[in-house]
Amino acid sequence: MTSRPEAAPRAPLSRDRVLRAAVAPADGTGIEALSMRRLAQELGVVPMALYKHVANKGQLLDGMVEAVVAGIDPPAPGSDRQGAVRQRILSARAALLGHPWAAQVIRSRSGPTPAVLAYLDSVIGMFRAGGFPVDLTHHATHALGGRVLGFTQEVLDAAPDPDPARRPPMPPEAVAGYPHVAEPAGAAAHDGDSVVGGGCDDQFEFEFALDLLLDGFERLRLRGWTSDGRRAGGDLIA
Amino acid sequence: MTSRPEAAPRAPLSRDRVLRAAVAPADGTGIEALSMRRLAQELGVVPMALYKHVANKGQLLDGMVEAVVAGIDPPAPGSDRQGAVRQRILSARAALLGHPWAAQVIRSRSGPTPAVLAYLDSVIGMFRAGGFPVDLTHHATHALGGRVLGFTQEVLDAAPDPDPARRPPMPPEAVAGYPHVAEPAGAAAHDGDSVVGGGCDDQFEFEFALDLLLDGFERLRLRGWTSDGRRAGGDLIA
DNA sequence: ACCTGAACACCGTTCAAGT
DNA sequence: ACCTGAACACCGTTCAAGT
Repeated sequence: MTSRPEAAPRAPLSRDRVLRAAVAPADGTGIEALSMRRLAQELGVVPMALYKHVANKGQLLDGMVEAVVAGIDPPAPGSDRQGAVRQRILSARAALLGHPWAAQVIRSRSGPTPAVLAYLDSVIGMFRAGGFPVDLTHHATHALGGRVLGFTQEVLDAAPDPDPARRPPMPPEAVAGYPHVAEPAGAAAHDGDSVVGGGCDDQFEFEFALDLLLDGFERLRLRGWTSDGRRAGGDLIA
Repeated sequence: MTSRPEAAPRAPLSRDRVLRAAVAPADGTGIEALSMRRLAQELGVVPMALYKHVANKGQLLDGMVEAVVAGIDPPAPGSDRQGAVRQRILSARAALLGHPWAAQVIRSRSGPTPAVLAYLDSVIGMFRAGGFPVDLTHHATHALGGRVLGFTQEVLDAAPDPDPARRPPMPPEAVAGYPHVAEPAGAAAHDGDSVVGGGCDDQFEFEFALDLLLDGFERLRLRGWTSDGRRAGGDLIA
């Protein structure tokens, strides 16, 4: 027996290896069980060693999100515009379904990661390319809310999380390079006191989505819709 | 100078006083800054004293949620059915707007508190009373998602949170006394492998809301809608 | 120059000891 | 019987000391 205790193969510990080692237990036991110390132990390493590859726990979480978001399919080339958006959003949902922590982490971080921004920009671009004006596209994106990223947060579901909520206005330079995200900043800046993000009237966005949904429900009710026919939109309504 | 250091008036410390003392700093500095120890210190009390009034931190959070949800207005008596639902949901939003942590805490706890369940039951009941069949009401409630409780979680907002995500099926006796919540358990239980809650096909609910929204966007686009006209639903569409 | 152990300032909660 | 200090098993991160 040598002097090293029961040394594991000791791979050189890259940032990628750290991230992969973090995602696995988060999927299994949940993020709240993920700590720097535990992660280090799992890698057979002293906690401080992690700080060579991630600046702090926040950057670790960001890196984990990037890894998951990278799994969203690119836009399908040939389909119709609305179908393409639909397909993309369902792909995002599929990518996040195996990582229940991802949605919460995305919301918990103070700003979106580059991959998240790029994905958002791309979805918004699909609306624009489909002939949607800036104004409507902007409200539509807000109306989709969490759905754009592929998750719903139902109240009766058990999803975890603690934290405070500050809303720092989106710094304009953070959005450079994402033209579709930046576009409505000038075009659709409303007034009013409940302004968040880059100058959106959050109350208006809320009511926009609420009214669209309530209106859709009422239309379905009048037509005697039941879920046996499945799909709520499209051919059923148009 | 007496021997007691600078003793504050020393009120007898009830559960209510604990909850009120917890809500205030959560509104101000965020929940992540709220700890049992800090809360105790703020009350001029040893940490253990809190455990006489709340079993643990989880029950403290639940109690804080109950306090906030209690601020939602009761249903308005005379208005039309759709307007009443709309008004109620906007009241819930207003009640939660000053407590940015509430939405996250509600989602983070493993089950809804009685006040949350009662509110949900009441909103569902408003749909039923308005002539909506069980099936459509069920999907509508899911489609409203977080909106039912008055908050949206926009991706670009900075809302915080950590935690894992287990989805324990809704225990049937937990829903006794909330007839409208319990109703679809038998009526609208779908099949499929992505079943959550009390047997809902989460994928179907997701696509239901997604299609309603995409369809609404398309309809607005075809009519050349702009946000100058404000309200997206109602008279504009019907 | 590189790495890391010990330390700091925290947690939620238990539990035995003190009055 | 009541209350509570100390303690336990954790955190994320700093920092000085070791090689």
